Amino acid sequence: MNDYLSRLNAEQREAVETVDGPLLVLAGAGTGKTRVLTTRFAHILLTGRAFPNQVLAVTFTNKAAREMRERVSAILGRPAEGLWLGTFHALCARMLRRHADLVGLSSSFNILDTDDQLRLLKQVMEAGRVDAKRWVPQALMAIIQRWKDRGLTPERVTPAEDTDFADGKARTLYAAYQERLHALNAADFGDLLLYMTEILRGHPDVLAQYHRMFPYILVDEYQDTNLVQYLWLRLLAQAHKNICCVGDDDQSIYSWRGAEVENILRFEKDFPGARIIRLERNYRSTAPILAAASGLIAHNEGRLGKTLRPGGNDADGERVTVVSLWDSDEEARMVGERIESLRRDGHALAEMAVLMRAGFQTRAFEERLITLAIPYRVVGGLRFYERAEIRDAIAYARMLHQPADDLAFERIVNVPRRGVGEQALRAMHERARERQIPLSAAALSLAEEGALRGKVRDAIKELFAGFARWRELLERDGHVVTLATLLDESGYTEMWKQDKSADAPGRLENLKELVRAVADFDTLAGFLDHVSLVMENEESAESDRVGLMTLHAAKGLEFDTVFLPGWEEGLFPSQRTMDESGAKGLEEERRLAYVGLTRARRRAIVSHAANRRIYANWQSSIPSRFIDELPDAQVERSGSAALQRDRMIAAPSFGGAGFGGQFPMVARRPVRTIEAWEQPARPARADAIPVGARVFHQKFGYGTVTAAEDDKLDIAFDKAGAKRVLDRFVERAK
DNA sequence: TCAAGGTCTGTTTTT
DNA sequence: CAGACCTTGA
Repeated sequence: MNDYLSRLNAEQREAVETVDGPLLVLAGAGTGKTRVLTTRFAHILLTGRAFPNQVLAVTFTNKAAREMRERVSAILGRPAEGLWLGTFHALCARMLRRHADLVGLSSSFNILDTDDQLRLLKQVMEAGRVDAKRWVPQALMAIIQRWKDRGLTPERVTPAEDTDFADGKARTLYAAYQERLHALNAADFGDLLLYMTEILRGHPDVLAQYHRMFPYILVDEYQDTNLVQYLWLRLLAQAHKNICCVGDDDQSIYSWRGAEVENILRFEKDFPGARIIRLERNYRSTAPILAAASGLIAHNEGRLGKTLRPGGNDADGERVTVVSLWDSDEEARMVGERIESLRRDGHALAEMAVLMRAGFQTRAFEERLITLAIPYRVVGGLRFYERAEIRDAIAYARMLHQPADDLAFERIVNVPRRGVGEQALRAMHERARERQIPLSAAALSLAEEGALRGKVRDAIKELFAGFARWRELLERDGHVVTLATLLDESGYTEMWKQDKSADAPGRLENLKELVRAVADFDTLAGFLDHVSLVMENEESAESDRVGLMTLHAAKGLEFDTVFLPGWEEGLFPSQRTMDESGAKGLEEERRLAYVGLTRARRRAIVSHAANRRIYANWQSSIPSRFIDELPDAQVERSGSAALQRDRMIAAPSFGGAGFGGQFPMVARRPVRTIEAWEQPARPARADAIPVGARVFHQKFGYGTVTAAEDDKLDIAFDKAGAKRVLDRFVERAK
């Protein structure tokens, strides 16, 4: 019966069973953090301490929330329903809908995403006569976000806080922005937390209500919380103090996004008598990998102190490999070859990943893997609801739901093209301001008065006739049918059908997927909430593919084999981070390296290249200091770094704007290695592909060759449209 | 209004 | 180099 407890080690069990009172669990990488959290959740329920809806469980990502829900259900042996389990934002949105009036919103408020925010800010800046060329709106957005991260409403921002943006106008602009949001009955992501915290601070009755509702609180990834999130949690936990936070200060890699590791240190102060339990037994990685990671992170100061120890399996395992290479091409080749050889030995591709510092680095590996015909998946990138077509479709849906949604109206009024340009839009804005009416109403009145010219007027009238029809349809046939009809009748689907670009078919697919997804919701409103807070990219089929992703995206994942390329000064640690955040920045970079290494179960291959192509030209770089910080005993170095160093010294060097101009630039074009000379750059192919041939490309699919020049082929792809690609990236189709 | 050409600028990302 | 963004000209 206590079966679920028997699967835990002593510390884990303690963390699960210490149910009452504040508890901080410092869980090192791979020490069973999620297991503790989910088991604890289930334990609280199974011991009858609380009903499922009395535990507030908070995560950062939807993925983590989903996972937790599944695992709790698994322990309970039945689907866990009625839980308050979700991201900070989703939970706050849910709460805020009940108290929206307390902050001057109606409960049907819209949640704006980054795109809407930015457009709104631009308008606010324009109205405030701030030159958008001198001061980029993005910078203001970042400032406002940081303020919100710290729980600062415009009134709480002191003049001293007001940075030098637009000569100290940021605070005023922030206030104006909030006013606009109110006028639109909208909140941005930051507002969800900011408002809820304000409400809990200012309304003891509401606070007391939540204290009764949630006798238990669980928090995942605590090291990533920012100040408002912390304040929100503290308010909610204040009465009963049954709060359990799980985190790892060594894996704090989001300070640039407002996260404050200090929240971990503060925990004991705010909750006197808090228990602290350390989970240090790692069940994921081999001893050498753990030792290497520990040795590296030991270079950081101000840690809470944790040492990962091998959990079960004995101390064997391959040492961490450090490979020195001449240039980035060689690095990509090395990684490709090793993946191939592991694959030959029967290792699954899905158990391998290439983790890098920045997104642009994926490209080199993508190209290499395409030539080797190794399937891969790029993790990250655009999320589903960030795609233009999805955002457009959602804007249409929002107009249906709330005709006064100015931002949605502005987005779709000329998509597809209706001839509504800058001028017409300006007239609408003017009218809307004059009469204090929504933009759409202004547009309609202008059209009816004939203030808009023929074509534009007809188009606007037709659009409104459409919306009238679709709203009727919504009443009668429900939201699924309506959305599909709307997309067709508005000409939106047609627009993409006419579009000849390569991604148009994919976009149409996405739109279909969207309509399918709407069917999962009872109401349009429910769907709209989901879409702005939760909707993610459905990962295509669980097929066997190598993962390519940033180190940030890799957090929380694990693989048998992990490749860590690009460990060079300037790139990793990133020069920019060090310039901006100094010693603190460097420590965060080191934690990122630690996160990377601890993703590996059995093998970690670190590499660096002496020369790398950045933008147009070649630059040389020296190995990352993190490589030197790996304990020698755990590391096997290969690729004759010494030789590389000699060459770098021998090469003519000149200063220049490199990575911050710090590093000696060596050869503009690297001297090729002997190995590279032996391999002709372009292997002459006897089987040159003739014009008219049917070919297959890993990324673009099937197509027909329309022209050939040297090794470049012009191909009309069936799905992806016309492209020019190198012949070695395609194979002839049978 | 819109397509074509020119300039600029290059982290990390969730909600 | 390559994508994003903006200005320009029709």
